[in-house]
Amino acid sequence: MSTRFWLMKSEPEVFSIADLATQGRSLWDGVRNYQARNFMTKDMQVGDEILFYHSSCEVPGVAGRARVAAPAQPDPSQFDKKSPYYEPRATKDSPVWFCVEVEFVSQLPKVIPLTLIKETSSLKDLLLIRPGQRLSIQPLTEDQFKKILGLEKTL
DNA sequence: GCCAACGTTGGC
DNA sequence: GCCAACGTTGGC
Repeated sequence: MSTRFWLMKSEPEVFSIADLATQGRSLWDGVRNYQARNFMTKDMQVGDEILFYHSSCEVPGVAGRARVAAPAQPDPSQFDKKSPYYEPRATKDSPVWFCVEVEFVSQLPKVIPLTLIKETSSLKDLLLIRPGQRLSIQPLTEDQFKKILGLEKTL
């Protein structure tokens, strides 16, 4: 089975790589976009490599690494009426939203900033840096995954 | 806080 | 099924 590569965005004020380091594992709940959901339910496999991206913060960029720890399961937050992620259409028999579980791999000593990724010509095809690209889960090629992590030594 | 880009909703 | 209005994302 070939291991594959993803970039997953999170606002660090909501859930950061440090939070994942503390918890060890976490459900990647709250995804409410069909394309992102379909990546989790159809394409992700246990063991896939993840770049953990911090968005909407002082230094947006790749903050660490994680790995898919468990396949997609119904997102519990859709059943919680008090949650901002509550989904009235969802029932236990027919859930609408799903989430994989991820496990902590490492926290980078310094965030690899989006600005640096944008300056790297060999990464110009990266989905992340396409204007208006808001998808919170994006597939990466192995080459892109390695190139982004390789930027760490230039910081 | 602004705003462009994008996704979703809902009237028709 | 169209499309205008609205809400969200996320960099700056």
